[in-house]
Amino acid sequence: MSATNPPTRPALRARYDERRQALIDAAAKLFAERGYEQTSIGDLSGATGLAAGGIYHYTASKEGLLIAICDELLDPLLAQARTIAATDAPPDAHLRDLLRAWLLHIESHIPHMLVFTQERHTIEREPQWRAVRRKREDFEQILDTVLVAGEADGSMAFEDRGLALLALLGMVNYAPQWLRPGGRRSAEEIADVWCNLFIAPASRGASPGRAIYDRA
Amino acid sequence: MSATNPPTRPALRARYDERRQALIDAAAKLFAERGYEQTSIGDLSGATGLAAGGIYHYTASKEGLLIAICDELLDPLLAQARTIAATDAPPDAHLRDLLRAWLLHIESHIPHMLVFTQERHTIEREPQWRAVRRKREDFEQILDTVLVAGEADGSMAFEDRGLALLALLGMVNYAPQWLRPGGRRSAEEIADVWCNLFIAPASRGASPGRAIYDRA
Amino acid sequence: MSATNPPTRPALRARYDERRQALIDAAAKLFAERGYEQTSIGDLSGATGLAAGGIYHYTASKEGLLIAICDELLDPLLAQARTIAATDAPPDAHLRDLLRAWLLHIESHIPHMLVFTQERHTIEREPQWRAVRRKREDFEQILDTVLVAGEADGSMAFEDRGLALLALLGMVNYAPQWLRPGGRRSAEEIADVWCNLFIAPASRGASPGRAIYDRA
Amino acid sequence: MSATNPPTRPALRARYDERRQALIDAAAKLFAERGYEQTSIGDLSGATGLAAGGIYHYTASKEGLLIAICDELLDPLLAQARTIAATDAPPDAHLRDLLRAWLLHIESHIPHMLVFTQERHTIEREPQWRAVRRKREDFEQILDTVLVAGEADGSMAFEDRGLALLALLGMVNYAPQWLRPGGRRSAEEIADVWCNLFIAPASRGASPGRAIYDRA
DNA sequence: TATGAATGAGCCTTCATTCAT
DNA sequence: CATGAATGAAGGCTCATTCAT
Repeated sequence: MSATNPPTRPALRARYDERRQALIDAAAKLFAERGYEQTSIGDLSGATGLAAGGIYHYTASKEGLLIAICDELLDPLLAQARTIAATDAPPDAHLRDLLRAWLLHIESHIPHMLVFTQERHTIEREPQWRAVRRKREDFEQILDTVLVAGEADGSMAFEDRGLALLALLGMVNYAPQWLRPGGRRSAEEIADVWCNLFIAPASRGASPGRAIYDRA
Repeated sequence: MSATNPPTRPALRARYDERRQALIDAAAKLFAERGYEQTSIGDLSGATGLAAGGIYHYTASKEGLLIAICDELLDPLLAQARTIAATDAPPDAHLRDLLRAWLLHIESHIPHMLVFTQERHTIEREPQWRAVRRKREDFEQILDTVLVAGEADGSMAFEDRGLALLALLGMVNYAPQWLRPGGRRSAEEIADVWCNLFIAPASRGASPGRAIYDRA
Repeated sequence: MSATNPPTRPALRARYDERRQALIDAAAKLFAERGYEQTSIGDLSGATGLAAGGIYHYTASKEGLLIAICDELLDPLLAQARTIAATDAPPDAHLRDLLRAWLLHIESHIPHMLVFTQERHTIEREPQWRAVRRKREDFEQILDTVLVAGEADGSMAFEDRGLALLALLGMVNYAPQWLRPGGRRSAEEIADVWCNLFIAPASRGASPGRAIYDRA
Repeated sequence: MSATNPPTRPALRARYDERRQALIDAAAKLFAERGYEQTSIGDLSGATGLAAGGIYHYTASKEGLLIAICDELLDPLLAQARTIAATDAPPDAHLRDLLRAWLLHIESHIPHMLVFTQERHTIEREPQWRAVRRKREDFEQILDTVLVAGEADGSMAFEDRGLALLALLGMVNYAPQWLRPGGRRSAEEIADVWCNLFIAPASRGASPGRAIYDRA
């Protein structure tokens, strides 16, 4: 009966939210491991302890879980990106901070990110996914704007800025395939190394991030 | 009664191979557009003009098509990579040639590549995909070897060679999402631009590839 | 999401068992009439009132029904046979009681028995049928042991004991083709008549069974 | 185009008949091993060396093979039975000779017999099988007539003649499950042992068959 | 004759979703 | 809230049969 109608009394609401979160997390994990289509409601039932029917108290549909996963991935990321870009730091600091936040977020949302990547055909094709697509585009737009600014003030050097953006998107989107928390390099270190690929030699090593990294 | 047994008479064999190829290509396209699971045999039937049952003359199963797509993608790529790496050119030339061949191959196999990417969970999980996994690993191994050599002879400069390899894999694997034949940049130009991200300043512009690019 | 997992709450469990039983009985009847392969899940759906999908709440597969039919046939029969053979009655009484129990069981499981007979090629060939095969062999073993004992104490007379056992198996296994409850002869009468084919003349008419039959 | 139109020129006709025979034999064997429905035209293709389409030169349909198998089983048996019953030998000799011929025929047609048995549901249900059913009934009629005569002249002794006939049918129909050429007992010996179950003590050992058996 | 391609109906099974309890 | 029963639509695949060559 609910799914769209979560309880309003605060005590119940808290429990509801908690369980919904657990469901989404379980879904992200299973979808990432087996694929969205290859994961059945029965699998989710097994992973959550909820019976098949019970799942529908927390989501209107299986696709709703997929949307929730994407939202959980994109909403905080976009919010952070906007905050960072609104700062009056120079463009190279923006880039560095963006990359760091981005990789940190991915590191804590690896299954979400894997799902987001492998369901591209769904997200890009279906009309009901417009909102999600828009968020992804907004994030890329912020990134591009930073690169433009960096090129303008000479703190970044590109042979071809468009290709640089695409390279950046590629390397970061690929990270969930290998990045693991507690790995040899922290997400922030990786961000700094990659950032340097585009920072003009003169500006390198100047930022706080860089300093920290050098000490490590 | 065949599916796994193509005809032996040469005339028929040619016809068979041709139609099988058409089937695989259609499958690659549809799988890329809608996803493997969301594409039904009926969809393939519609796309090829073959009745549903007739498809099974050319493949033993739907999964067989997926494997064929990956093989068509990886086999020639691996062969080219091996040829290039066997050359006695310097490491930076190897890298440039590898990247060019790689991006050219992707450009002519975009649907294959999209399918390969989004079916990662299948390829990485199931035992019958071992051979495919192995090919991917072999290719990455070749690439890594070239980077090691480039670092050794000073023609390449990495802050962290491991991260450089992962960055490279990421940017190229992401290319099928936006690369289109006849686009603003040729595959070879893109290869050269990206290659330069890792070439030591002193070596840049020295290679034949670079020269050509500069003239363009 | 069950099929193999019947509900645990007692009230539901009773309902579940009852419906599963109805399904198995319907399957036995249809399989006997048309053959296992020629009976579709749709036929079972029609016979049970359950939609096609609903059948899979009560069995994991069509083959599971076949196994259940064989188990329902063999398990109680084997149990009875063991009980009878454990008695300290003389061998000829054992034989008579075994035959009576056997034919009574067949009379109340005619479809099961027909199915068991006509699916011999499946039961004998496939590895997953080992348990069923074993039960059949155990029953025959019990029978043989009784014949050995009867031959030893002179209460039975065989030209060739092996052929006597095979004759017995043959005539009883053939019974479901013509035996009908309420027919001219009761299952017990038939058992007694056939039993006498192997009882030494001196012992005939001595057993309780025989006495009852004479009166009839 | 043929199947129903075998060639008329004698030379071709011989080859045609030979191949058709090979096909029927292969079918009998496979049907007996796996069941009629579980045997595909592809299986027959593999067993005969004929391509799938080629099989239809020798039979109009898969069911035609099943009918041919039954005919090959029943026609010669019925012919022999009629010949034996037409003799003016005494009933007990008739029975003995019938049983011998019957078991010998089964011994050389084991797969046919297994198929005939396990396809009972088809043979007994479908209208197009009337002719086959009729042959089976005719054979049983001949047998019953002999028992009647044996009971009348006192050479046979039955507690219940109907049950004796059914016992006989059962034991012989079950024989293909275990009878093998070259086994411990010849088909004729088996026939004699089983025959004696129904021969009145006074008549036993008198017949030629019995004499031969005693010497062995 | 014989082949292999092709068909199209049918089959078992899975699964997201609904609903009475 | 939660459950388990039930549905009905698909989906992948098999297969007897036909037919052009």
